[in-house]
Parts: sequence; C-alpha cells; structure tokens
Amino acid sequence: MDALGALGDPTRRAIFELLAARPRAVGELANELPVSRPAVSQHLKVLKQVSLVTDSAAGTRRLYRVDPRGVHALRDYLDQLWDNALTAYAAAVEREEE
Amino acid sequence: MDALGALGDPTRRAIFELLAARPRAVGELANELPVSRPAVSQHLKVLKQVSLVTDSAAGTRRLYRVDPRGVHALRDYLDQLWDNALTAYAAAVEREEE
DNA sequence: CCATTTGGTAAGTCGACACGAACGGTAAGC
DNA sequence: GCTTACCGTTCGTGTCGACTTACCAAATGG
Repeated sequence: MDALGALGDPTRRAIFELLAARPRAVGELANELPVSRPAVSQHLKVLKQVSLVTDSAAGTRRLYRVDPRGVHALRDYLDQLWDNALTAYAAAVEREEE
Repeated sequence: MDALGALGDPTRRAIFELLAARPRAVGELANELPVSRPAVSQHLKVLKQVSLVTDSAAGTRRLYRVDPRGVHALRDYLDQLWDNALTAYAAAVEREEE
C-alpha cells in the first residue's frame, strides 16, 4: 500500500484530515468518527507505514501528528502528475485546432 | 467513489498516468497493462464518473483523455490539505520549543 | 451486405480489507 | 501493589470491488 492508496480509503482520509487540523490521541479520533478505536488504530498503522503520520508517547496516551516527509513526497509526485496531465490536455487542444 | 478514492487503485492510477502522457484508445491502454480490456473499460467508467477523464468517439475506437475540470478540483482540494497539514505541523513544533 | 475491428455490459468468482470483539500490556493515581 | 485509563494486536467475519469470461452493439471497409 502506498501513500495515495492509503488516502483512498474514506476513513483514513478523515483521520488524516483531523490530524491535519491538529495532533490528537487515538481515543479522540475514535470519538469523532463512526468506527471503533481498534479500527482507528489499524488505520493509523497504515498511515504510519506510508510515512503520512508519526506517533509519540505521552503518558498512557499516544499522540499522532502529520509527518511532513510523506506529505512533501506525495505532494511533489502529484504536482508532477497534474503538470503532465494539464500539459497533455493543452497539447491535445492545440492539435485539435489545426 | 470520489476522485481520490479512484486514484487510490493502482491500476486506475496507471491508466490515468498513461492518459496524462497522451490521449489513448481503450485497446492501447489494455496492451500496456497486465489486465484485460474489459477491466480497463470498467476503470475508465469510474474515472469518468469522478470527472478525471473524458471520452470521444473516433471511428470504431474511443479516445480517452484527461479531464482538466476534475484535475483542477482535486489539485485545489489537495493543496488545501497539504497546507493545513504542514501548518499544523509547524504549529506543533512551535509549541514543542516552548 | 458481410466480415472485422473496437468497446461497453452482464454474470460470476475470488481475494483483499475494513470492522468489531476479546485479550494483553503499559503508564498514571491513590 | 491495585485499580483505572488508554492503547496495540490478534482473530474471525462479512462485504466490497477488481478481475475474467462470454456476449452484444456500433462503426469501418471490402
């Protein structure tokens, strides 16, 4: 599973968006989502594998936050993809007008 | 299924990347991928639903190309998400240093 | 017209994965 | 040390969707 595939799941995307607002613990995330805490834990595990989030112990709780490394990598890849896509479209329009 | 969910699938992403290089017909796409032609057709149907590609008849063939509308929408959404994520991370670091 | 090429669709199978229940493990508070 | 709170993991289950096979429709060219 890569980063884009991870964000493809609606629940994981919701978790990531919550963490994009501010760091939270697992229980807090589960409270704001219609899934159980273990489910949140599993999604966090996946997001961690693809370097989109990091965790740190804080007493009995565990704080999860966005990982800028994965964010930058994914953003760079997508920027390239958007550029290719729009360039190809412009080129196709150009051909059409001949 | 939304746009991000659509690109979450590896095969669909491969199809989109091929179309991001240049417009192609269904058969051409299937030839360059390890899946059958009907599978490609089904993926194109999904990509079309989320406004990531458009199609146009060309004789007996059908040309698929990137749809700039969906690309712009998805890019804008993600840019916002990246901005939130990195801003929240910077704010967390700021707090940490106090 | 008829054969060929190209695609979309329907039906069915199979694997992946999202989820909850149950259990164990670790840190704080009295 | 015992309880409580919070979290990760494992297991089993159910469901969704990606894929192939087979069939059908439309456009081209002889």
